[in-house]
Amino acid sequence: MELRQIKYFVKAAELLSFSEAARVLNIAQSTLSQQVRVLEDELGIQLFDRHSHVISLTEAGRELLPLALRTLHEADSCLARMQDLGKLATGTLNIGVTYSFSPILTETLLEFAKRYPGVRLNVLYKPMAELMELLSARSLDFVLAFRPSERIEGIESHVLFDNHLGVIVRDSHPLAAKQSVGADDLRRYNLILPSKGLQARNAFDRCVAQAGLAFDIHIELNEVNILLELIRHSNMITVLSEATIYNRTGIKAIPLELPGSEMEGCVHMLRNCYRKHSALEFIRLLRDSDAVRARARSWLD
Amino acid sequence: MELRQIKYFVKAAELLSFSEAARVLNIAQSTLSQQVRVLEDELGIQLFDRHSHVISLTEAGRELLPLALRTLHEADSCLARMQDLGKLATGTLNIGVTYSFSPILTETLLEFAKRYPGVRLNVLYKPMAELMELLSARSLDFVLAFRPSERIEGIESHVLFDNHLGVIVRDSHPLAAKQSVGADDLRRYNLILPSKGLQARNAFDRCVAQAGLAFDIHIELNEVNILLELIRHSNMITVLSEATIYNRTGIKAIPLELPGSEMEGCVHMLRNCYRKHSALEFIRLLRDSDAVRARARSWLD
DNA sequence: CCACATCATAGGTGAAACCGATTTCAGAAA
DNA sequence: TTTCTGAAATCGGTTTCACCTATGATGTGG
Repeated sequence: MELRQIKYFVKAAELLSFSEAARVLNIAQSTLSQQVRVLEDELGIQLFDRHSHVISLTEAGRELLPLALRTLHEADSCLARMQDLGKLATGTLNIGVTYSFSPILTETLLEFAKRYPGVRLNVLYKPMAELMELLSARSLDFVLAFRPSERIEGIESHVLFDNHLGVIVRDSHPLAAKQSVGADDLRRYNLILPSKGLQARNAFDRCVAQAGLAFDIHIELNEVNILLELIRHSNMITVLSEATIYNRTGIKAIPLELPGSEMEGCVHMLRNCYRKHSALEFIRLLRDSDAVRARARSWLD
Repeated sequence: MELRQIKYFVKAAELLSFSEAARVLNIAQSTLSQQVRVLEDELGIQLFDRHSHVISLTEAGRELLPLALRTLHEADSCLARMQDLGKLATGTLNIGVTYSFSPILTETLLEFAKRYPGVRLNVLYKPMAELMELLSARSLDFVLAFRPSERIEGIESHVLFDNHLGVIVRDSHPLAAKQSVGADDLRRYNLILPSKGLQARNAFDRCVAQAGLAFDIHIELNEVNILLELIRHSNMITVLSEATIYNRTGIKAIPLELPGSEMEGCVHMLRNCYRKHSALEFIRLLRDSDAVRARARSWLD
C-alpha cells in the first residue's frame, strides 16, 4: 500500500469515474485502473463496483474513503511541516552566548524574533567552556563567544569580527579622556575584574603573563552587568572586550596598550553537522547587524 | 513521498543506524541510504546528520518522526479496517424484507447478530415494490421476498424455498381440521385480506383470476401482525403464504386448493454487483435455518 | 443500430527500487 | 604515527513495476 495508490483511490472515489480521475491526476486511465486493482488485491477486498459504464463504491470503499483521506492529510502535514522548517516558519533555535558577547547579540535577537515569529528562540548564557560542552552534546545549534585560547576538537569557529581588550571606565573618570591606557595606569585605580574562566579575564591574564607583569586584584565578579554597574558609579576600572559595552551609556572603553589583547568574536558550530536553516539565517542577520558589520570578515555565504 | 520511504525513515530514526535498520527491514543498507536521501530531497530538508560512524536526527528529523508515525498508523488502520470487513468483524448490512417474509427471518437475524456482533444490521420492512426500488438504488444489500410476478431489470433472484398460499384460521376454527380448503369454503366465512400490492394478496388475486372466480372482500389490512391477531380472536379467515405464520401459535395454515398458489421464497440482489461478505454469510445462515432448510434449493456456495 | 463513452486487458518501455561490491571516512587499537 | 574496524556513501548492474499506447468488451444515448 502506497500513498500514490491511496491518492488514486481517493480521486476515483470522489469523482466516481476512473477516466475523469485519471485526467485530473495526469495519468492514463489504464494506470489508474491497474493501481486501484493492486490496492484492492493488497487489501483483500473490493473497493469499487464495476459496471461497464459506471463505477460505485462498495461498502469497503465507503469505509475506506474517510480513512484514506485522513492518511493523506497526515502525510501532507509531514510535508508542510518540513517545508515550513525550511522556510523558518517553525522550529527551535538553541543559542549559547557568553556574557561578554551578550550586548552584540540583543539587537539581532529582537530582529530575528520579529522576522521569524514561528521560530522559538532558546538563548543560554553560560561561560564559554560549558557552552562548548553543550555544543558537543548537540544541545546547542551554535555558540557565540570569543575564540578560545586552544582549539576544541570537533568544533569549527568562524570569525565574525575583530575586537580587543579595553579598559572600561565611567564617562567622568580621569582616564576617560585618554586615547589609550598602559599597564601603569591600571595600577593607579581599583581594578575589579571578571572571574577567572570568563573570556575577557582569560585574555587579560594571558597578555599580562606574556608581558611579564603581575597585578593585585581586589575584586572579582562573575556577573558582567553588576560589574559594569559598579564601574558606572565609582572610580573603579575593569578590563573587558570593547564589544562588551556596546550600546551601554555612562561608560566607555579605552584601548589597552598591551600586546596580545586582540580577541576574535566567533560563531562556533559542530563540525560535519547539519546546520539548521534558522541557525544560518540568524548568523546572517548577526553578521549584518550594526554591532558586527563594521569589522565583519565575510566567511558566510 | 511514499509510505515505504516513511517506513524506512522511521526505522532508521528509531535505531539511529542505517545498517541495523536495513537488516530489520530486510533490504540492503545502500537501498535504505538511497531512499532516505530521496525522501530528504523531496522534503527539501535534511533529516539525519551523517558522521561517518554515527547518524543522528536533525531538528527536522525529530519533528518528522512523530508525524511520520501518525501517518503510518493511519495507513495501518486503513489496512486493518479493510481486513476486518473481509472477516465480518465490522460493517453494516442493509436488509429489505417483506412483511410476509418476516417470521422466516427472525431466527436467522438473532443468530447472525450473535455470531457477528461487529456487523450492524439494518432491517427494513416494506412492500416488495419499494424494496426493489431501494435495492436498485444500492440502498439495500439484498431483499428477502417472494418472487414477483414479473422480472425486474438488473436484479437477480435466487430461490431459497418453495411455498404456497394457505388459508389461515385459528386453531378452534371449523376449517382447522380439514386437509385442504377449496373456493367454496372461503365464501362461507368472513374473508379478511392483506391490502392490494402486498405479495400474498397479489398471488391470491392472480390465482383467483386464473380460476375465473371472484370474491367479495369485506376487510383489507396492510399490517400482517394485526391481521393475524384478528384471525386468532375470531372466526374470520385470511389467505397468506404458509411461511408467514411460521412459529406463530394459536393459528394454522391449511393448503388452498387453487392452481397457481405456489410462491417462491427468494433472495433478490443487484446483478453484476459486489456482494458483501456479510451479506453472503447472512444468506448462508438463512439457508441453513430451520425455517428454510426443509425446502431449500441449493444455489449458493 | 450505430457512435460513443467507459472500464479492462495486453504488451512494451523506462524509471527507479534494489542489490552486491567498493570506497570513504572517522574513531579505536597497536 | 600507522593500521584496523565498522558504518555510511557511492557505483554499476539487475529486476521490478508504474506507466503508456493500443485494443477489446460492454452498456448507453441518439
